[in-house]
Amino acid sequence: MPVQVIDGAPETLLPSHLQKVDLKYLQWGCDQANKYFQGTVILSYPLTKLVNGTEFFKIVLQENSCSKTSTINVLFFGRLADDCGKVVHQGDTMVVAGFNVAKSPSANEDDRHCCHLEVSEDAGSAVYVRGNVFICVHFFIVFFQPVAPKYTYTPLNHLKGGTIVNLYGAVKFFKPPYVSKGTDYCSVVTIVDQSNVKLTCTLFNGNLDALPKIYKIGDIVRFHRIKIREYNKQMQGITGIGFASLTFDGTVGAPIVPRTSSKSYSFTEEEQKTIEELRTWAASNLSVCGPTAKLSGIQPMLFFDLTCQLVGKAEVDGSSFLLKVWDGTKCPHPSWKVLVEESDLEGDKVLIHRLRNLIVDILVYDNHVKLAKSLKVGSFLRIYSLHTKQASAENQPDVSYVEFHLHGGTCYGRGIRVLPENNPDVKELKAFMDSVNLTESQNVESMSSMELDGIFGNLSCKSNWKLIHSLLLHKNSTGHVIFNIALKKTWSVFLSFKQKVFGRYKIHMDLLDQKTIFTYSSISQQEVPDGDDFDLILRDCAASAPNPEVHNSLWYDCEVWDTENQGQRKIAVHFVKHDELLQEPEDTLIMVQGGTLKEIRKLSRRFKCIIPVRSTKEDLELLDLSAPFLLQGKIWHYGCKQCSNQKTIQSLSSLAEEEPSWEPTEIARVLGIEPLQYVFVMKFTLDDGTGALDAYLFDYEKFFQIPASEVLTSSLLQEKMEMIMNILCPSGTKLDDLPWLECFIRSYNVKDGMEQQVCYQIFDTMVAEDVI
DNA sequence: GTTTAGGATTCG
Repeated sequence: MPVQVIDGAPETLLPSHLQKVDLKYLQWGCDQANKYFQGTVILSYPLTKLVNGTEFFKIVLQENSCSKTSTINVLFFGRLADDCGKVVHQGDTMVVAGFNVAKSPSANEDDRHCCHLEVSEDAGSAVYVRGNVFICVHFFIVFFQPVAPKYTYTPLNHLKGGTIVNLYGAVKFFKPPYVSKGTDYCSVVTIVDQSNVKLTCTLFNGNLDALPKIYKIGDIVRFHRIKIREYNKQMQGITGIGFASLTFDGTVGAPIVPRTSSKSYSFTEEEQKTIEELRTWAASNLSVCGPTAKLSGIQPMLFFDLTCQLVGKAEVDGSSFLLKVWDGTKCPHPSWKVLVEESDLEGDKVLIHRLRNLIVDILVYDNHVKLAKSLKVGSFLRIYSLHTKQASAENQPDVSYVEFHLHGGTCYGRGIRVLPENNPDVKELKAFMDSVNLTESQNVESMSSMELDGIFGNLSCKSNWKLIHSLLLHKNSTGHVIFNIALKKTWSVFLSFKQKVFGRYKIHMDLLDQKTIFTYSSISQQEVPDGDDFDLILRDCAASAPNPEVHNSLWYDCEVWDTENQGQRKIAVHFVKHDELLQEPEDTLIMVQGGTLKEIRKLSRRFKCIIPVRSTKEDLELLDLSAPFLLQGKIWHYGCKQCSNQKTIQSLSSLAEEEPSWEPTEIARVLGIEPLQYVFVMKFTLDDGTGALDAYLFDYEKFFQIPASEVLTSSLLQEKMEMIMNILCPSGTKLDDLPWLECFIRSYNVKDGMEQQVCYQIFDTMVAEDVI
């Protein structure tokens, strides 16, 4: 860089052939090769770009004389403009050599010299370095700082309104910079000094870096040019023009290194002493131990500051944002997992998976969302006044887990601050994270196995997970364990809980930690009932006649049909209205009583939703949950008998009032039904030539584009399923002729009575369809 | 050249 900031007098550093030029002798057209001009920077304009893209920087230099023409414009172009623009300050002394003199187009307006100086780094000019000074064959420029002005600092008990002062103080309270409702970042800082007087300062700046870099209560700050005024009968500090700050670690004995964004600042030995004195004073007069905690030490229902690393982030909705963080320690309580779309999650998926047992999910709200969005994954954060909240699952009040919230607002300094990598706390954290043995925490893994828990519920208890592939990785660098498929198929379809209920997996973790054995009750899994079962239930209902009392209501109309040659059987169809009007059939939900399976199937082709019902003396009611509570085309929705807390059919009217979209989850919710989800469960025997292994595959929703929810009611899909299974597992073939499958496998322990058994699961595996 | 906020937890 051809620009150098120096300490000494510039004259002593200049080559002897250069002669100083006075402005009155400066003329256009004269050779200036051996001349230099010295002046004080009285004005500098913002660094800008010319139309052609060249960097451009303009300053005004004043000669140290009093004549009227003592100022001159100096124009910098190209790299020099860029370099100078970053370091030149008003008040600097500057020496310019190697300049061109040109006529100043603005001389008439600005009353400055009729010429201006043009300075640029010519292409090809060689730069020689001699000692501290850069000398360029065509020009060189040096600056030196004016003598540091002597600052005086006002003790906090001597403040007067309407003054601008310089202050020192220990931070008693602070709000990390947050996005204000105006144009700037805001940070509120309360400082105190040996006079024991407090001053709360409200600091604004559009540039986050320009606000004091306070990380902890007890940090020491130095404020220059802060405005003092009275507010609510108290003194208040506020940013004004020229405000600048330095921040120091408040720890007694720690190195005195100022944190500042300013490139030039004065700092004397005397000031160093001031900081040491303030540190010592604060150590005994200020309670500096903030409510910090490690994840391993958190208590529910508390506010605390967390120092952590960001590993993932995702937008949840407009007013909340998810941060996935870890601090190397393990939260002792089961903690929540916030569900987001995989595609919405930013961060290294592999790392997130590896750290899954140490990561906690934090939801930040409202004003913190904007800042949270801007955070870079991988950065180190301190989250202030984070709230842990104990919550329990809706249907199991005795089962609790911890939620992490950063509520909206900035009370108690609530907010987020990025810590630099060189921060001592970050260094310590990093060292600790490096020492964490991930395999240890993975051995008691349960997080990602939550779904499996649901499936295997009644047959198993899981005590110890091991990732086989991670053990074999040392031998196989592809990260895949290769097995050959060699067994005849066995596939069936199960129903299991929806993900919401799976969220309870956290309990298992806790129980595992206590080395107790947890066994699911049989409720967590049930085989999909046969269509014939449903038909029987329907026939049973049809035996009793519909109750005419409940035929019409404000929110549905009823039609009753007689049947031919079927005795007394009547079919009652209740059409749910919206806004007191019937909707188009394809948008309509109907409640059917007395229909057979065949009739209901027929109706489900025409109407959007069907709820099979029966009538009591007072009202309609849902059938037993052995039957589907809702039919949508070919999809039959079932509810869990044990977990559902059924509400009256009247609850549906609330949905009918709004513009009803008849979402199954919404219908289930208002009816108090815990919906069940269709899952494929398949068992494969894999053989890699060295041995055979049985492994289970669980697939929600879709297996090769075949939805689990539809396969039982579609013969077409069943045929497709057969075909795929025949390709994957052709029967009666020799091992060598069987297809290869690359997949991830992991083991888990299953306890059946007293017997313990190791089982295997295929997971995270994708088989490309064109292979099939 | 103005505004923001002006310390004082918990809805999600």
